[in-house]
Amino acid sequence: MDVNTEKKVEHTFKAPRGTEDILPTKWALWRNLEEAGRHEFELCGYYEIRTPIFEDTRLFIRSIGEATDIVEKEMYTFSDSEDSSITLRPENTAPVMRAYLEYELYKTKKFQKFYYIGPQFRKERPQAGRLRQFHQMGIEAVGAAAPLLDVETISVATRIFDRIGLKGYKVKINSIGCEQCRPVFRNILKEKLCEHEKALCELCQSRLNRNVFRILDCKNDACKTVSHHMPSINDYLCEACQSHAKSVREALLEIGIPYIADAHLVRGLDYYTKTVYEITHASLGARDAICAGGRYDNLISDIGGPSIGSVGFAIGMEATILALENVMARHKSVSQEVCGPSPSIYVVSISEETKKHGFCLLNILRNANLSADFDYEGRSLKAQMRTANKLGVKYVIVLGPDELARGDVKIKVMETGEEIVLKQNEVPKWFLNKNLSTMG
RNA sequence: GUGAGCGUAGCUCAGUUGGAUAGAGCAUUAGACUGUGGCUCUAAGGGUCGCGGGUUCGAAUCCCGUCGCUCACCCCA
Repeated sequence: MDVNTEKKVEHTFKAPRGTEDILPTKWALWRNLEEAGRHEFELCGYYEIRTPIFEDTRLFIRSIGEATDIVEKEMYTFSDSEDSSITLRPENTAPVMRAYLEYELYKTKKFQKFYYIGPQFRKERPQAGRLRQFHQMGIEAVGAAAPLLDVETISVATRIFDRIGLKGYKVKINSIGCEQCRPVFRNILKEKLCEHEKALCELCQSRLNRNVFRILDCKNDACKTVSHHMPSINDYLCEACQSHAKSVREALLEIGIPYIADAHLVRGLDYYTKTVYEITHASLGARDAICAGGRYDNLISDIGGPSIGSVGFAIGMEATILALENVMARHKSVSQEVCGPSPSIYVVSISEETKKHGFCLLNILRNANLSADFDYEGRSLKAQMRTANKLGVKYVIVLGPDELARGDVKIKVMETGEEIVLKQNEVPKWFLNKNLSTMG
């Protein structure tokens, strides 16, 4: 029983910085989210795809952009003893596209819808809901340019949040134009901002040359004042982008998804075009996004494929679960200890001799697809009853020397305290008539 | 990567201007007429006070370093 070892081990291990163990007490939340995701993805015609955890480093450099922070300092990159450099995937869009191209899926069917669920890696300073190994589930609708498809992806995300009962999320949407109109706007914006250069914070002054659009998103009050007087991207969208944006917004209203048009919403990655969106939850503080996505009409051609439009999103699972926990804590409706399903039956036996028979009975129950568990610690009857109670089982089977001698068992119905005596060979049948679910 | 705050039992936290065997609640385990759970009562186990160094007669408390966590920034698939 003594859990402590006599020998002190001088070094104990911890999960690496920025990683997290998901303990059994938390799994119900994760499973819930995953199942909600799968349900909605498949309901909407998306098919699961699993790509490798690591990829050729060049894939991410090409797709994400060489000059981005992600590529410059946040990737887990190493060489695998040959001349090749590999990288733990920092996102899942490029890998899905790579697979789409590698198997030339566009040749059999140009338009395809994929979903994925899995870990992603990014070496950065850990923060709440932001880890070095984190999990995303997302979709990629590849091969169509219709604005309605953008709307479908948004609706898939909100369906998932609705299904898990997450209240209070906000959909923010913007259009960042295409290769035609974005550069025009960028130049004008840059010109206008340069006029107010001295009013901007130090960081934004450097942004003038690196990433002008980010200035619109700066939290500094002075910068906010300046950007308030700046023109909006919406005034500079080309005709195609304008009508695309209009269609998206109309369709969102049509199907009843409220959104906030946020002209300051920008994207860090080069491959985004036209629609960008973000779903946020206010309970999360500064880093409040639980889902981010948009259209990327240039990505496939960027990585060597045909020119095919696509749209997709990724949901941050840690962030979503945090938001869900915050909401639950506020409503105090769910206990903090969230556990998975318990078995339905607990087999209690009293002596060494009856333990052997109890163990056989346990296996008979399991063979009949009844969920059941058993005491391996040799604890007292009372202790076993306590455990059964804590597990929340519906029934306890008591098999003591008396029962053994008579060839029967006692079944206790935990809810009522009622006890029933049965012949041992009648036990599985009795339970099967109870129509117990296989788990809990 | 930058800045700030925090680090005491499994968990949530007390710990007075540095002072004696470091506490509580919850959880765990065991008992309360010997084969029965929940409620109640009683008791027990569990901490080199994150780690290392320094100041001091004396450090959980002060100083330095280190690791980790948290929050914000950078950035964000």
